[in-house]
Amino acid sequence: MANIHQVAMLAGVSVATVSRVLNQQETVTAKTRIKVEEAIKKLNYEPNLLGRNLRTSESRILLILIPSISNPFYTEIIKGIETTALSQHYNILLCETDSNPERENIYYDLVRKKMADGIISMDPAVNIETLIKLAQTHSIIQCSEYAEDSGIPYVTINNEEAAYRAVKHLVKLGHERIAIINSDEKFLYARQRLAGYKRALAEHGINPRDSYSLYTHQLGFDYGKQAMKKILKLEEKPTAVFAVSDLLAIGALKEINQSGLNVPDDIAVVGFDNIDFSNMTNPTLTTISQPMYKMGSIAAEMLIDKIKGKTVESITLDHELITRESTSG
Amino acid sequence: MANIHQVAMLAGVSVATVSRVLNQQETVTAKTRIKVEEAIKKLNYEPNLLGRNLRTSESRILLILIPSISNPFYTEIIKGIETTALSQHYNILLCETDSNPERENIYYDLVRKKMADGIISMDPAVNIETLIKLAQTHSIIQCSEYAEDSGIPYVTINNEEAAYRAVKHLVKLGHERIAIINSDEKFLYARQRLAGYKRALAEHGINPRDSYSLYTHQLGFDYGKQAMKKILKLEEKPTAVFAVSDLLAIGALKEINQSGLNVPDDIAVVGFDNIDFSNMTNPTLTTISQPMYKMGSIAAEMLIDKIKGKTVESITLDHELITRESTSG
DNA sequence: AACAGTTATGTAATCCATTACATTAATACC
DNA sequence: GGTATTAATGTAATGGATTACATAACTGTT
Repeated sequence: MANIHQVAMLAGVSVATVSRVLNQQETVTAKTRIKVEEAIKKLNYEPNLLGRNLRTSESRILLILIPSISNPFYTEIIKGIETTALSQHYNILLCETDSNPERENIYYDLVRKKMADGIISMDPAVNIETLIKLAQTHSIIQCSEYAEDSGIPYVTINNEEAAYRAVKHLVKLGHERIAIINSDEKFLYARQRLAGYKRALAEHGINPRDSYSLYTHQLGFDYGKQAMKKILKLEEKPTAVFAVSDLLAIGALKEINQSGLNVPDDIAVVGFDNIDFSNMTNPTLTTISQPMYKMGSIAAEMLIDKIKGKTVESITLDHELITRESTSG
Repeated sequence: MANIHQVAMLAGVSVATVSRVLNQQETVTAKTRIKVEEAIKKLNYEPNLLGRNLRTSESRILLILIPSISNPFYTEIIKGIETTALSQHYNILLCETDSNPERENIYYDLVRKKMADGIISMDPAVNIETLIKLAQTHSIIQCSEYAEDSGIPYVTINNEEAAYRAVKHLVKLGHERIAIINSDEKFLYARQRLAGYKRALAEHGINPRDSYSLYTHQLGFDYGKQAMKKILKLEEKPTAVFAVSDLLAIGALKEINQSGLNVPDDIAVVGFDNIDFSNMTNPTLTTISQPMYKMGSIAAEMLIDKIKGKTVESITLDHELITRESTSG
């Protein structure tokens, strides 16, 4: 495999000139450029990025930390990240952390060791102290889940308000016994969405009952199903359920269906995220739409700006309530 | 940020010795090693991978080409790839090609330019000539979709046999009017699955009807829905549908449900892949289970072996018929 | 103590491209 | 034509590690 020296030799110029041609600098004569380009073609030369990146101290690789690639919520964000990254000549290295600190550390090392230029973290279970420390020396953005006052810029939505709207929608439909399937309260979004849920209830003089607050370990389908199973065992069942993720909601939906009850007639269901599948279920799912693609795209832009040394501000994006069959008759 | 020279200086040794400590070579005295390790700690030194990789001519990055990250079939494979890659100190760079040759080329350049050590391609729409040419100089494995006699090693399942079993299952249940929702016949897997479908019919003396063969552009939900819409307009509707992907099947399911018909009583449905969602639908989906995680894991192993210069053989993995509600009453 | 044989450490080349600075060539102007 | 500018090209240092080969420091033996 040819290197820049051989190209220079064949073209009868110096390596500097070849490099200039490679980097589209304007100070090269047309005829010199042509000579060089011919040599490049003849030798089938491809510049070695390891050499270039070593010299310029960049890798043009962005690290994406997600807890699980199985959740379509994240894959949609990734699409946004990738498209934006690509347009600025960055590539994305995918890291499914499984919320496992060891795995996370392997990936942190990549940025410490200059193999990645920055990180977009979407893992709610991330060890935030480690992340904050790393952020002092490297470029990091949080996406979706974030830590307040950590100094790490983030892009997210207003979770409290979104949950408020979702639950308010149920209240308006006449529901008073509304359960929530939440995830672990150690996560900020879980606390925020719970707050929104409670605010909507309070506003209409409904007292939240403890038995209507369910917590799951993860956001998956099975967890939603299990939670719903518990709910269905209650003496006085709720007439509506708000789940903090579509996967949970779809699990709940399935459990309700299997128990012979009907959605939305017996129990209405609202989800959160608006993943593609929320429109494929039977019945389709009412949910809060997060601008996932945009979130990813903005996160990528923020990160690239940060890498370039600009100061970046955190952003809160709009959400939207999508009304579908699971709440309307 | 410190480099190996500064560490050597502080420890009072040469860079070679530091490098030896870094790479766990046994020829270093205990006391020298300790001196070096202390210097490393004191300076907070992290070896620069760009430097190392330039020297050793490797990047320890594997490229994963998938058509769409939205299809859970691929994300499950990716899990297998990532876990195996990680265990061998490789990282994965994710490339959603959207079956767009331009995008694909951007990523090919990464391996041409030494920023990636090899490629696992899962894109059925890949330009196979380009891939074959690239495979002459670089390590490439195909996963799931492949090209016969291309010389590129692959890991896949027996598509013909799998489709045969799926359709045979329907025949055994008494169905005679069985439609197939296939994807474009330019894909090998589409031709193979069609062949399996036809073989199962032929074996029971059923003549395939043209009106029962539908083709879609992509494997998504909407495409399945559209195809099913056409099927439902037929004079003589089929009593069963075999879709070559779960997403298509779920789309079909939705369309049948919406039309007021019942699955499986009016029309039975069989999918292909066994993605997680196939068990979340209502009714749950009978499908062919592909060993996605294992496929990914093996593909990664094959690729790493190939990178190391070993010769690798193509592998065909087992599949399984998963019977669920969409075919049984 | 002297020498051979090991073992540990050091020196310097190498991987490949970028770029500050030096030099040469080309153009402008009197 | 000769000098002053400007534009094009070249030289060589640089980024940070690895490693073949050279050398120094031991260990063991007589």
